[in-house]
Amino acid sequence: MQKKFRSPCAIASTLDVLGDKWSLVLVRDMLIKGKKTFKEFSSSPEGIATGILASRLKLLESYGLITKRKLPDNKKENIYLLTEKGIDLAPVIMEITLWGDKYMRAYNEELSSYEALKKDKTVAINTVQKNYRQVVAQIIG
Amino acid sequence: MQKKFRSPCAIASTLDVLGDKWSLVLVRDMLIKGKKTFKEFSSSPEGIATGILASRLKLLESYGLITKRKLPDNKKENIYLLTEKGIDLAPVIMEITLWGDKYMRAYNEELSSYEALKKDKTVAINTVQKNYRQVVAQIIG
DNA sequence: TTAATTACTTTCAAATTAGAAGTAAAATGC
DNA sequence: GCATTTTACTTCTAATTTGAAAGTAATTAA
Repeated sequence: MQKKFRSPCAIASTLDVLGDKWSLVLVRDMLIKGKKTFKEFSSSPEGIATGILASRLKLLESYGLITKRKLPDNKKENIYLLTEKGIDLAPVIMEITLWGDKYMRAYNEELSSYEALKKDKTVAINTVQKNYRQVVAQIIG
Repeated sequence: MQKKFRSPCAIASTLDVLGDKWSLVLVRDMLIKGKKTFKEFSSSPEGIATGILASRLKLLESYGLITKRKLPDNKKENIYLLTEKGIDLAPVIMEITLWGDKYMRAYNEELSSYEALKKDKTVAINTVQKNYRQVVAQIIG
């Protein structure tokens, strides 16, 4: 499961793990959209195949970015939650969002906009992280 | 060449273009390491295959992140330079570097560290961008 | 003027992805 | 309490992408 790293570079090593089209979309689903279950991730507009989803969740779990658990009153659903390591990707997600908002609209006219984020980046990042931690606290107590 | 977008999400759309193991490594090579030629990119420690390199350079050029030109005194070498759009990826690169520096060392002990960046993120980003613009100005006048 | 360099392209095997279908356990409906 | 649906997968296969190596054409260096 664990991969080899191409070099001693922090960027390259991070991309060795997260450098694909899906991993950060899943982090976005959790952090921004509050998604928690396989079903919810499956239903994202991007349309991830279930096989890829299962393998990405495993990868993220193996690197400690997410945890997988069941709630006492539901033996069927698995709940996937970001760890602090995962929550700490918020600045990366936000900078990608800002860059995309600024430059990708020329290619994808449908892009939605992110006014709050553009107004105050630091506040927006802190808010998203704080909100997510509250969601986690409510679920695992 | 131009791809389809999976959704109206800025993150997903950005990853539709840059979401792979190589594109941001090339941006790093240019922005941080001042690399400019096919040969220089080829010689990075990550060891990109020449076929992949050629296709990535084409992709980045097609999305206006880089330009390709020849200098008057050298008909052989192509010079690849980041545009403003590409230079604007500095915050993304820096956040990925910070995250990787903090969390990937557990998996890749060889990781080099980034003290200046950790001390003042904003200054580090501005410095890198300013330096790169100077390099560009010196080359294209 | 021969050799080396640069920037590729081509080729092919291996790995990854996408899409569809299948499965087992748990929950829901009647 | 039994059949149906739901959830979270796994499996399968085809298509795409990657990686490694070798080849090529134009330019530059010796």
